[in-house]
Amino acid sequence: MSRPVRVRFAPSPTGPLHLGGVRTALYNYLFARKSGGKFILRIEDTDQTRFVPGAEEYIMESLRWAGMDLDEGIIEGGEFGPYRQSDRKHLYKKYVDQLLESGHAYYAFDTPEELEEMRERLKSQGVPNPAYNHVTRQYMKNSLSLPADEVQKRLDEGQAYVVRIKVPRNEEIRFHDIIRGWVIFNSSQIDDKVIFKGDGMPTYHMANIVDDYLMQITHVIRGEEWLPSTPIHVLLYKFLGWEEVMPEFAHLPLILKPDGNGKLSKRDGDRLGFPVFPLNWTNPETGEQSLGFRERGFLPEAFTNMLAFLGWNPGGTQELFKKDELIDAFSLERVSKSGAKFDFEKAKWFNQQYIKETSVEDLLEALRSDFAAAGIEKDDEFLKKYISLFIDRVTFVKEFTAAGYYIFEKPRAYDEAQFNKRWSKEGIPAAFDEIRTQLTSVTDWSAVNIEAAIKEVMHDKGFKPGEIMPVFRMMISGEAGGPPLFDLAEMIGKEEVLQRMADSI
RNA sequence: GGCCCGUUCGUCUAGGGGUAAGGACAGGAGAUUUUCAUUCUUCAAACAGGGGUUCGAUUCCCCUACGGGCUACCA
Repeated sequence: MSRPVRVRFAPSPTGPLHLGGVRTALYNYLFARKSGGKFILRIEDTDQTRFVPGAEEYIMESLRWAGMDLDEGIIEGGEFGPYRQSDRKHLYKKYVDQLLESGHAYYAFDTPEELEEMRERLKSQGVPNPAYNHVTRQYMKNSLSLPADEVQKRLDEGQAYVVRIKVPRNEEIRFHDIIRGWVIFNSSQIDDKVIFKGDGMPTYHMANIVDDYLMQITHVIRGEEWLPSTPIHVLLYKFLGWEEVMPEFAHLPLILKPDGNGKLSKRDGDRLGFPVFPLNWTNPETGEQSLGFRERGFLPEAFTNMLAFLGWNPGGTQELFKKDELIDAFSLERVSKSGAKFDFEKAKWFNQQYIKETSVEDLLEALRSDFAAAGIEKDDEFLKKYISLFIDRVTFVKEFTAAGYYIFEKPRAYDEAQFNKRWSKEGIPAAFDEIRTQLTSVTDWSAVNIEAAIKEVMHDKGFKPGEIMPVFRMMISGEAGGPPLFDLAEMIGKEEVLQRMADSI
């Protein structure tokens, strides 16, 4: 039985998307496009207490920026909507009731205090893992332990309740994971999870299964943190009679801290100085700002290429993959099982590679606002030449304007020590006097003519390039390194070059 | 603690019963360049440990160690 592929990215709008979340979305997207299926965004906001304003928009904007176009979603619509779980609230009760009627779920009236007390008591008795399960449920207040009329009375009185799944005792639950193979759990280790909360909302487990069923999802591609709750989901599919359309599972490895142990977190980014979110994010409560990959200067294609390779590899030695190539090469079977430590240096390398492959025209368009912000007003030809001079020297787009700032304004600093050391050499000041007069008489101010003028003096006076050029470079740019000198001089302009030479003596 | 998942150079990884264990990032050296960057050449760098199975294990199995995840009326 083969159904058309439908996958979903199902984040909770509790804050900005982190790297792992974006990668989960990316693998879903790649898989959908590769198999000609649909890529769906479903917002899982069943926990109303964790709602964060702006998070939903942030998620969608992130996907858009990274080039993951949606087939169905809260903006795009689709025939399986609505795509926000809070808007689907009315859909879930029916299935909860079905479970209740078939005896696979039950009402539980225990208060948080009673639950806490149970756990504490068990713990003090040496029970390693206190849980609401097939043994403890006998002693708690629920429709399995209470007489039927008592249960009815509580319900009629409108007493608060939750619905729990009745997990069978000592049953082997096995499921196939595309990445990990067969995974086996024993039901005795699983507790009677709440599937329907006191506030009338389903929990993740219930909503997720119902929606995946209703939306005809064929593959569940999600983070490894969901692996332990998958047996609950398998049980739910079985109890609801949906086994034959249960999706296939693929649990992705986690993205880890570059140093030390554990999952990559926002703290690591702050501490080590790199973004962990795709876009800038401002915490609406604290006003705290977080840097995004976009704002850090990453090209979306470089970002997705880098991210795709964090935990996946097509097998060859090629690492630079355009979006279409990524789609073509992608397969879940080649996703690795172990977590990957995030390496910002490698991420930078990817970006640099993509900058080098971007045309000067495209770069110019991307940089227009940067140039404007820096107060740089030059014609396109000039700007394109500038970009081509620095394209091999930057790793981020936003570094362009600062990289050669001295072309547009006077150098802000000189390396005096370096300069004086070279300047003090016998005959150098005299040579530069000559160079200045030569340069003054250059009428057609072009790189080749500047070069000819300087080289003439250099040869006449018997100096080597290494004695003249660095001095000239420092005079006009203030720096010891940079793009080809004569092109630089041409761009800075005759008058300004002569002025800077005079100033620096 | 319990359950589940994992473990190849510092990092991301390829490979797979017999290999010189390959590539990339980062690092070292060199070439090119006035310089920086780029580019090129080159060096160093790994199968967690112990048992099996086998003629032969890095590869298959088991154990240990280590790492990670989960263990809520959160997702």
